Amino acid sequence: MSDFDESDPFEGALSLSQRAAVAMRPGVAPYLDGLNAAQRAAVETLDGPVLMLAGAGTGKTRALTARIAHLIHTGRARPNEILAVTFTNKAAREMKDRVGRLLGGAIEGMQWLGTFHSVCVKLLRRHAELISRDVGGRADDLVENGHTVSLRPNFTILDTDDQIRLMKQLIVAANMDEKRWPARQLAGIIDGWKNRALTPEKVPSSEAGAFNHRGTELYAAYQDRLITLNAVDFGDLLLHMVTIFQRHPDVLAQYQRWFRYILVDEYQDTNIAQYLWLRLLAQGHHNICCVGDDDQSIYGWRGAEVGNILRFEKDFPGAKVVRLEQNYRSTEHILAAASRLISANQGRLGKTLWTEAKGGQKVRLIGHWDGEEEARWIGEEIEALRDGAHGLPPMRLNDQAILVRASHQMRAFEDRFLSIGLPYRVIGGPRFYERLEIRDAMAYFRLAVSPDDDLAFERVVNTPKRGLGEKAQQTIQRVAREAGVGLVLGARAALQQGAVTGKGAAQLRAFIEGIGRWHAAVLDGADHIRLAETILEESGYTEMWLKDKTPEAPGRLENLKELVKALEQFENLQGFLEHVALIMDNDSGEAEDKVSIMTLHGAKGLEFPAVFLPGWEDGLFPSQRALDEGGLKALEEERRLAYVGITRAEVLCTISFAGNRRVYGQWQSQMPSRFIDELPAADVDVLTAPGLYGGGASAAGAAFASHSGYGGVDERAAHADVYNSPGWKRMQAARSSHAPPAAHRKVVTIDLEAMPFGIGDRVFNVKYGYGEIIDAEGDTMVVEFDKAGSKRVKAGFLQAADQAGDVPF
DNA sequence: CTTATCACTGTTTTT
DNA sequence: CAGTGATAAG
Repeated sequence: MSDFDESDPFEGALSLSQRAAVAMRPGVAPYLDGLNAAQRAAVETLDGPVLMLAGAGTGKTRALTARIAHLIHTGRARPNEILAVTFTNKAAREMKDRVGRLLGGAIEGMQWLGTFHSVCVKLLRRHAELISRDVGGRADDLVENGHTVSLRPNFTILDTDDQIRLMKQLIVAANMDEKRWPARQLAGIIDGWKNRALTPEKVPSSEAGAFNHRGTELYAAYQDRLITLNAVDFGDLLLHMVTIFQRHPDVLAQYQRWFRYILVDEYQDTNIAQYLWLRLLAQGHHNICCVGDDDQSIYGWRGAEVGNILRFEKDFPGAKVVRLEQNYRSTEHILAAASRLISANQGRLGKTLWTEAKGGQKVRLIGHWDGEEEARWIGEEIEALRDGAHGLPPMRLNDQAILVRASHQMRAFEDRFLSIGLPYRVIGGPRFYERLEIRDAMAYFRLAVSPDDDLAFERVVNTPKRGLGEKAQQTIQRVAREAGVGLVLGARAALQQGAVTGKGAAQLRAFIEGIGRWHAAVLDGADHIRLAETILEESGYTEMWLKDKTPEAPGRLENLKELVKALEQFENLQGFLEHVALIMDNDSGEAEDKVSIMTLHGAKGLEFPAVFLPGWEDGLFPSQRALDEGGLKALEEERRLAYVGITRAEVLCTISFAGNRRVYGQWQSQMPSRFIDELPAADVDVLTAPGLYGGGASAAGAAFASHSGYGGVDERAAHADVYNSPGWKRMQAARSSHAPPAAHRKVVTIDLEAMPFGIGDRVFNVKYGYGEIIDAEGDTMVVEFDKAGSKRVKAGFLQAADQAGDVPF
């Protein structure tokens, strides 16, 4: 405990009188200026539990930061006695900046303002030893057979890749078929348990059937393995801290005393582990202020519990509930549309947002023939808005965003914008640190910092190719295991024993020597930038990409350069690795003027003057998969997602859908999203020509007959009564019939599934034309097409040849 | 052991 | 359709 710096929570807690003495000058508190009554209440109610229900755009960050400023200003707490947690690094950064601005200076002391994960890492590094492998009560021994039995403070944080690889190994070791029981699935299950703060022994027996009845067993094995490797995964950061707090009341008590005030952002997104963690910490004083909006809870799929926010008053009796309902972001119609939509959800805490910004543009709704046309139209709109259209002042591209449900939707826009030269930026796309070459390079750095990082070793032993295939790697693993040492030492031993031979041997030796050299350099405190370059050079990694002639190679080299450049901001490699493990968001600078393309999830907390919401089609949004898995609950979450989307818009919100879309390469006709029905007609301008509805030749053909010519916004008045059009009504009627909604979309499929095909039948397929069935496996037919040759096709996509005339295409 | 070809599978959403 | 993983050939 000697390395404690001034930020150390145990160090120099001030007495109350001292606290008062450091309080800033009394008198005016500038951070209170301009707050409305509700915000003020949220800021000034310092003691006891507070729940701030903050609707979209109601100035919650403002209130939250003012509250922190107030705590500090009044001397209630020093900056580092305040625990403030957010979900994203971006939110944490913004909060830090704003508090700094409010208090007119740096707030270096706010050590405990960060994401759940980053705060937990800090805590866990201090108490790592309290997490040990279950070795029959001998947890006091830190080393067993050369392997650590407890976590050490310098543990590494695994990325998803490592996690999956590790689990795969365990699955194979358990003699399970890794194809039937994919590691991804196991990872999902384990993640779910961790989100619920369940250690292996706590997993309820009702879930013993998980993963072929081996779930808990594999979970336990995985946890053991992680500790052996001195590693944790993301879920562990919280899980371990909850475990420590539960098992070591003395440790918990220290933090309960230290963190005098707790603030939580986006409380509706907390999972059970986070909830327990918070509750444990707040147990003593109950000075906890949670900010959230149940209507914006969109992370249920990854374990978030809306229940946490709904239950707050029960958890913390006497809680003061403050509602922020005045919206400062959007105009009247946008707000009205969002409010109406979300009112379809049950079990809300309920808020009534209002705004002083009357008038403005209605929410616009437009249908398109297909996804490409949608992208084309939106591209043109964006350009029009840039030049000033619809009576709105010109908007920069930075002021406009396209928010999609699923990231694959982004592609159509990228393609289109690329071809018309419209600058765009994809937010939350493939993240920098998740790229192959970056991860490889990082694995090398990890080895340099800690040569016993076996996962890093595995990742790059044979990258670039060193002639060390599966067999050689297995030998190394075996030798290492037998000797009870890590892979680097195992490899060395294997070489000495002559267990690895051939040309791989020499290269392996060079590789190991390299690791030794690099590690020595790290220990010597060598210049880390130079070292990083040396490593990439000596390992042959750079050369590997130089020799690679695939089109992406130059980009990868570019990324590597960028990586090395990023090192400049850090003292050493360790610090860098630590940073990277937790920074999952990439902030592409806002310097250039570009349209943003991102998912709805990624858009939470952001706002744009103009927002486009494409792809509002049943099955896509709401997502069929979510519905299948989560039923009504999931539908409501999808609806909240829609709510989040609309409320991102300040002055112009445009919703669109396409009648046809390519899914897995197959064309599919789409029904407009049921959420479209839920929008209030009075606040919506329908730009779609009425003829588009019901234009199809059959029920399935609710496929919307196309008209690409109508495209002008000026025509909108003429179509304003589309809600009364026969087509719209027919659509509504179809929707409210008793059949499950999905049935509409899949009429063709369902009809045909009922129709048995036999070998030798003549069939028709939209894409391949006519053919004859020559074989069948379940619902997959092998068809010899007249023109396209032999293909495997799902029966749902086939029709009997004599009925092909009825195909609604 | 590496490389090429082929089949299969999957698509939410992320710290 | 595209990216991945398995299998066969060099």
